[in-house]
Amino acid sequence: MALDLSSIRPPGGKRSTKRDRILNVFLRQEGHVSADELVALVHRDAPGVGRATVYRTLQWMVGAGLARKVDFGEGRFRFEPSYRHPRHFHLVCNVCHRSSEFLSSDVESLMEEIAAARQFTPTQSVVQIFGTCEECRTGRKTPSLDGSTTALVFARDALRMAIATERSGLDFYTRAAKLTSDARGRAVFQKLAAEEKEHLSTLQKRYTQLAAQDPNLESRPTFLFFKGAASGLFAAGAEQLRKGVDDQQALLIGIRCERGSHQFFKRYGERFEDSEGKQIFLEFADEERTHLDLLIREYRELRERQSRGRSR
Amino acid sequence: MALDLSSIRPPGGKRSTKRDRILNVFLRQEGHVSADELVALVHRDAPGVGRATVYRTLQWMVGAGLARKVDFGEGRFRFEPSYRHPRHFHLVCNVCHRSSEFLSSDVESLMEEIAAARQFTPTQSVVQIFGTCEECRTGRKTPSLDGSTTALVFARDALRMAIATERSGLDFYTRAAKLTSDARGRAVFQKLAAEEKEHLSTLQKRYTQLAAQDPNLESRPTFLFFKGAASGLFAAGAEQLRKGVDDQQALLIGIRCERGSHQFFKRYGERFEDSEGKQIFLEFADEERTHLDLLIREYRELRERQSRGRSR
DNA sequence: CTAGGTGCAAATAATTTGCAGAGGC
DNA sequence: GCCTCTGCAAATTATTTGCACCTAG
Repeated sequence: MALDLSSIRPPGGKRSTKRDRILNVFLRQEGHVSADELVALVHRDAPGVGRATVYRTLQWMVGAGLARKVDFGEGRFRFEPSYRHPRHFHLVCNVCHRSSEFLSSDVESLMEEIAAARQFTPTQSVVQIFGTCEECRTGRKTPSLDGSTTALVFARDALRMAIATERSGLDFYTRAAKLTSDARGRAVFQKLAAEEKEHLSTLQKRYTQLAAQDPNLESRPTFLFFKGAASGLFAAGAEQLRKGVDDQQALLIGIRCERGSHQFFKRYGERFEDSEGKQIFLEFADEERTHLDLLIREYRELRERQSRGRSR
Repeated sequence: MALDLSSIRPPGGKRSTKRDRILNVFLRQEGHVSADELVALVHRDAPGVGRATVYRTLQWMVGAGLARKVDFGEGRFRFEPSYRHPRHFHLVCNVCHRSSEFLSSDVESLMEEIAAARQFTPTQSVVQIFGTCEECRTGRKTPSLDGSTTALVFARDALRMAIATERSGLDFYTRAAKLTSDARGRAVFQKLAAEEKEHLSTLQKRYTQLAAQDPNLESRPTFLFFKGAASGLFAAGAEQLRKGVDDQQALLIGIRCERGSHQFFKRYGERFEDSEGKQIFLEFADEERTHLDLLIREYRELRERQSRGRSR
């Protein structure tokens, strides 16, 4: 809960005391605050702070990348801390003016590519989909996704994807072990299959723990969108195995998948807020990295043996 | 150039005369107009129009989906007609406050998927990447992309992708014809290869025509991003052929690619502004559809023959 | 001591609203 | 004739600025 301000303070940041006060109040905030709301909040702590200072600080925070300025069509801007999810996106309802958030790894990477193609140096991205939310359309209440639950739902989605990934990995390695003619290669695949199984059970245990924290967790809307991982990173690879490949190709496919998997765990591990989930993810990222090295070594070895065999 | 207002008038639109005048002026505008700029523009034509009416009309236009409200961080909103490109996105420079636009089919479809997953009915999407543009970063002037050139650059990019698609298609079908053992299937692939070649030359001719219209056309930044088509929709299929497949698989791959290709031509044909390019695209969309049917028929035929052969 | 941050109140700027009258159907 | 649109000016609202004062380094 305690925020480490000094680590957050951005480069080029100017010194101040009031500023820190305002920043502090702002960062404690979960949702989207308007300038005036922030003034009121700050006044509760320290009544002597002028509105102008809050505005000025807000400007500075946006410039420094600490805050994001968003428009929900209400005629005034709202601000949100940007340290948690450096980029996240909004579905904004035109009727009730509420917004619900989501994260999309795919959109993020597309935007990075596009900016790079235009030699543009991006600092912040705003993605807003305006329209009508289900509640305003149907009148029925739907499980919401407010500030207090996003961390939980993020963890849920990341775990779901991780489970799908490990499950597909288990499938892939089991299948690969069966297919591989070479004894050494088979052993490697069997070892990896065993580890993925281990990972899988750790993740599932963690998932049940999470589910216990919020009875509605299962039914809350998806927060994290990532096409590659949603159905398991190894799924496509397992599919290829089914079509028949040789030992070498199987290793190559494994390498490609394992690389994706390492990146997946690293990328999302860093964004976890609950330290336990974060630790699992970062640990797995390391292990997947080890798997990757193992596969690469095995691949080199195999190629060498083959070329020796051929030249003989 | 002439705008058909009646077709643009959205459902639920209320009647008016001044409104039409304002709408007219607004739609003639190329770039992003602020409310006050629009007031001034309207006053040139019809001095008796009140500022409030312009504001009210603008609100109505946004609600009706005729206009998009965008914030470039200047402290006031700008509006742009949305009939040309129902969804398009901005790179906004924090320094010069100018914006450059882009289109991304991939981002669009991701956003549609996400909205659907959340049971959200989208009306408008705003994607803004804030940062520093190359010109402000390096001081050098770069070929720009303003209102007058977007139509041209859109056509250029669509043509480039179409050319890549047809080229990869030609490659695919030529290769497939060589590989296919069955005489009938071979004939089909040869026919399709010939047609793709034909398409290719039409597209290339059109491309040179375009290039003649703007000497800097080649060097202008990319406007249209579409990962699938950028390197040719058939490229992955051709790759698979190289790895070796049977007749039936080749047909299936062709079907998948041709389906994508049909959708590509249809999707972008509709967005063309120059009627010649539009016509080419829509015509090709039809022909690709015919190809698709041909391939599907051939595939059914082949399966039938095979199952008959097996049962005998 | 000096550059910059700060509070207060006044200024600015964009957008909205009240109300009497005009216009379409 | 009724309902909605429209013009004008006044009102409202968010945000910025001027200026005298304070504070950190």
